[in-house]
Amino acid sequence: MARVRLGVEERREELLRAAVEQIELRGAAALRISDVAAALGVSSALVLYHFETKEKLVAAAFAYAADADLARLHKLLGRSTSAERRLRAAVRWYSPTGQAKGWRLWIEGWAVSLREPTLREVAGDLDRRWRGALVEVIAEGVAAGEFDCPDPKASAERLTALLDGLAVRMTVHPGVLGRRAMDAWVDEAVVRELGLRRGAKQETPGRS
Amino acid sequence: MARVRLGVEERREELLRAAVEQIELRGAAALRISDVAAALGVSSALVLYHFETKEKLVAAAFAYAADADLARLHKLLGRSTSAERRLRAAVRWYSPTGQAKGWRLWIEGWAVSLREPTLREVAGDLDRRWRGALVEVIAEGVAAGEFDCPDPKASAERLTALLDGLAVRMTVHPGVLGRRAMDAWVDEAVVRELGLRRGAKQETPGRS
DNA sequence: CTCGATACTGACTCACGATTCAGTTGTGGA
DNA sequence: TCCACAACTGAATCGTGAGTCAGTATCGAG
Repeated sequence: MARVRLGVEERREELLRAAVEQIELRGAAALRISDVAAALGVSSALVLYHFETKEKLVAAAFAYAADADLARLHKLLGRSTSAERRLRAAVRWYSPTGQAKGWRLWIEGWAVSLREPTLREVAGDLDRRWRGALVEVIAEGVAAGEFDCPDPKASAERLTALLDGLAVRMTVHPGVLGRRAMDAWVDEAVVRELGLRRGAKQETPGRS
Repeated sequence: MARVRLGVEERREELLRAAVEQIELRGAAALRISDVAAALGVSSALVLYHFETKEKLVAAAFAYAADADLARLHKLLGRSTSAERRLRAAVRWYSPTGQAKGWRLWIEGWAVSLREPTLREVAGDLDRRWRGALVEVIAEGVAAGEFDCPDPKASAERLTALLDGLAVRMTVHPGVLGRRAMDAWVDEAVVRELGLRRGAKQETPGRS
């Protein structure tokens, strides 16, 4: 097997990617070291060579995924356009209708966080940073006169909660909610929270 | 052990209750038959005598919990008061600030549902019935002229999503969100979705 | 070229936890 | 009172998968 010898970093990343994939597929508890190894055509022992323990592997995998998500987010928020455009891009990505393949992983992550403090830390951090970034764009939008939002922190919180809730439903029970409706609702919430005037592209039910 | 011989139903219920407890404690994957048995002071073999398989036990446990939740809900909604009062009681109970000890279980349940069709069925059913019941009260309220809500189904959907999202945060990262704020937000959403006039008890930020 | 560090492997060990089974005992009906 | 059955147990079995270990092969530095 494994004709190629890799540097520690490369191998670790490969392994983490494979681990994330397996966790999405089978769940963190049912993760088998041998599956991760097999996915890359290497020996199980190699996995343990890089991560001493299955637990450590899982923790590292979640942390890796969190970092990736955060990086992606900052890329979206870093562009130089209006705060609204950036905010919407971020929301669209976070939305379960956007190709956020990550949702399975984070639902799994929540469950694990319920009893593994390490993971709770990771998940909490991701959460915190996410919301922090949101708050920041909103604040920028307010400063630029784009938004009318008295409490960016609260708005971010409510928006995130709504998105999380919808995402769970979309992910766990796919096909029950139409993307059409979902997108409209999210848009509606964004408009409401940011005090935007313009109606959505979709025919948003005209609640004041 | 087990001085007492019980009828099938009694024993099954005891076992299911214990199983639910263990799942909340350790998670569905880490559930050990022997723990469930030990919790009741009976032999592991007995557990398998009533539920042939660990999987079946877990499935039954979730179904049992779902039934209990539904029963509770119907009790709340069955009272004879205004639709608003009943609706609020239900929401208060479902809210993570209410003593919904069940949230850990259902977060776990979502994760398991990601790959066990049986459980997805159970969870989906609970979800469906929950929302159905909500829609019903809302419709009643509309009929009685209490609410102004053009689309009860959509309102129920949005409300549930918000509650789910908040609940996850409260449950996974306890102490991050103040109940005070949470309750205010939920109230705000209820008022908005149902077209109620009266402001919340809390000082709801005055978005129109 | 060659040596030491480092990536990597195959073949264990080992514990654990689900499931099985051959009984044992309590119970309700005749 | 006795029996048949249902509830229940203790002691196996048995598969599985994490973690260990004694190497092997490759690479870069000198």
